[in-house]
Amino acid sequence: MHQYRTHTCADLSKDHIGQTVKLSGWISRKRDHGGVVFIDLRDTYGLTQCVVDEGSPLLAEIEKCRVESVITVTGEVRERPGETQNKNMPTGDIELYIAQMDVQGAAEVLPFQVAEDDGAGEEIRLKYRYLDLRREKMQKNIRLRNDVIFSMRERMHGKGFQEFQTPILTASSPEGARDYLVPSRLHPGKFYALPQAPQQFKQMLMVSGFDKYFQIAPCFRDEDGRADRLAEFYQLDLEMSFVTQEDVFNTVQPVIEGVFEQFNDFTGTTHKIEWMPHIRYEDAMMKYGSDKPDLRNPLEIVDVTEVFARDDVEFKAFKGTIEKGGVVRAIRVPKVADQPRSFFDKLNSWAQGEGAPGLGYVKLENGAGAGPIAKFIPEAAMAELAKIAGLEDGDAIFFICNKELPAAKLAGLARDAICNALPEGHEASREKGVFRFCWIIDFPMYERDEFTGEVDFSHNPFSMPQGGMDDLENKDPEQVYAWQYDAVCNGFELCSGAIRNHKAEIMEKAFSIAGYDKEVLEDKFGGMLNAFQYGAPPHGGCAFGVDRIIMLLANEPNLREVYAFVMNGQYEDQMMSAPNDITPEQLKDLHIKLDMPKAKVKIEDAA
RNA sequence: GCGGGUGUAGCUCAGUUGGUUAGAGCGCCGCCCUGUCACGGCGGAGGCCGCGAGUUCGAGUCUCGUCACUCGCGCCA
Repeated sequence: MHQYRTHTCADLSKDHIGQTVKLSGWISRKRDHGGVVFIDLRDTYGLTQCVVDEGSPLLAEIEKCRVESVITVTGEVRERPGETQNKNMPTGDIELYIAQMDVQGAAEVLPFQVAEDDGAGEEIRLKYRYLDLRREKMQKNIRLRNDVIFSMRERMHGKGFQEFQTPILTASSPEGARDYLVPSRLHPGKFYALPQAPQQFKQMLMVSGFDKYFQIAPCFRDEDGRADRLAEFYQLDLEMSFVTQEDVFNTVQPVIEGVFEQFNDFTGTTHKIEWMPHIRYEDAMMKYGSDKPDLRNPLEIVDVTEVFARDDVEFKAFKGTIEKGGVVRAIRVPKVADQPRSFFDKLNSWAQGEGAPGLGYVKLENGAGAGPIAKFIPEAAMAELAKIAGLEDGDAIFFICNKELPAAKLAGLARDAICNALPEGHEASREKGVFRFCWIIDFPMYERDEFTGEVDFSHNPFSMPQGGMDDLENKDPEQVYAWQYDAVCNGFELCSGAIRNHKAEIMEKAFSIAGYDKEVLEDKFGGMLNAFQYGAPPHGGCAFGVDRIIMLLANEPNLREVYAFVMNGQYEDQMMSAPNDITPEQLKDLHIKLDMPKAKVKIEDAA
């Protein structure tokens, strides 16, 4: 007989009755009846009830074992007596009668409960992550992560992509997020950077002729976290040669759809997978106020600046902003005129919390405008408003007035806030049970800083401008679009990608428009620029956020629930004590002296 | 860097207009219990009320500061 086990805790059934078997696992629960003790023995595969009966010399020993101790038990598999069979348990027909027991690893008193969700907070869960990971939900989530990544790999290999590894110690790049830096011992004063993405490497693999690259790639960005953003994360990174934007979509879309279809019911709820028609970036900002719209929300934004600019509309609060170049965006919400005043007041408070003066609205009741600001909108203007927004009797329309970009963004937030505020079952409620995808396309190549007036890349500087050199030379930079695209799902940006700029002379021009001269370009991107001078194929690709995909499939509120080991919101690992201090010797080796920020001096102390 | 929320027993939380000895559930310890599966019963231990000032006869409760965690803004091509 094997030293530790003949079966797992999920294996045993009526077929094994009468056999002597050995199991190893954790004591998940213990039910001590004095004369008889029941133990639920747990491993990653399942639970098996084990019994010690009165008269057994093991009774006293097993009563002393705390839950979460690791034990090995040997004994006969017996059918449970009639009424005590547990139909809720896969192994509930049988139990193991313990004849021999070895304690492999005794457990101290636990900081929180493992066998049940006792609501323990994130701080303590992360500190004792190895215990947290024993819990059923985390075992399932991590298993899902494994299955999703395996599925991605299979699908990518099936499409003829080669899997690569690219350097983790690489060079810092001048734009984008802050880099995590690693000092070089052999080159005092110089630093490696951890990759924000394997961007340049995958492009150079295209120059090398590998044609189809992919990698489950670790990426590092030293920027403040969010629920859906961590310092380190993984992307399904891919790149292809001789492709158009549509080729990239047609290649990767079935991979992602396939993964979502395969795991769509992980939470127990079946989800539809729907890929909506492409939306241009500018249209997304207009209709949804966001470049990552949640298309389960049916509400849409319209521009009604012309209504409030009319001479017969005397709403000064908006008129003043319009005269300074502002716009009025509006959201029509069907069948809410009968909502109590508190519905509208709460949304008004919400808008004030976002820094807006408020969230004005008009209701259309019995063919006439109603509500606090309806008196400023005469009948003819109200008719125009109704026409633009498609208002019907019983609807309400909310207004946001500001300069264009902030107005669009707030309208986008309001669109979701209003949808969330709608009562359960309302016709405009956020749709459930669906993963609704969409490609956002035609991103602008450049944007102009509102205050400095300087032009900078709005997204990826390696993207090909849609009109090539001709557009760069002859168009206003803000009118140049890039072959740059995102994939969004249910309000999350899941993917970003582009058809790359593979021509050195176009790249020089593109960077010069953004204010980077040739020297900077050669200094920072010399490797890739050189590569493009020895026969570079047209190429493009994208990268999907693996963790966000798992987060969506598992319906988890944040990324920390889908990683085995993860840092907290301040990017600290309380379990491993990272980051931590290093020895003076280590610093000396690296020729580094610390220049710590000065401690804050209180005024009364200084005086 | 900024704003919101939270901080009371090992864990999750309650704690009234400031007023005796700060409570509950789970966990832990002891005793009892032969069929449970969130076993049950009886008893017990366990508290820098995040920390520091202040107001007050009196602070878990009010004020200020500070720290930690969390959500968001900035930032993240």
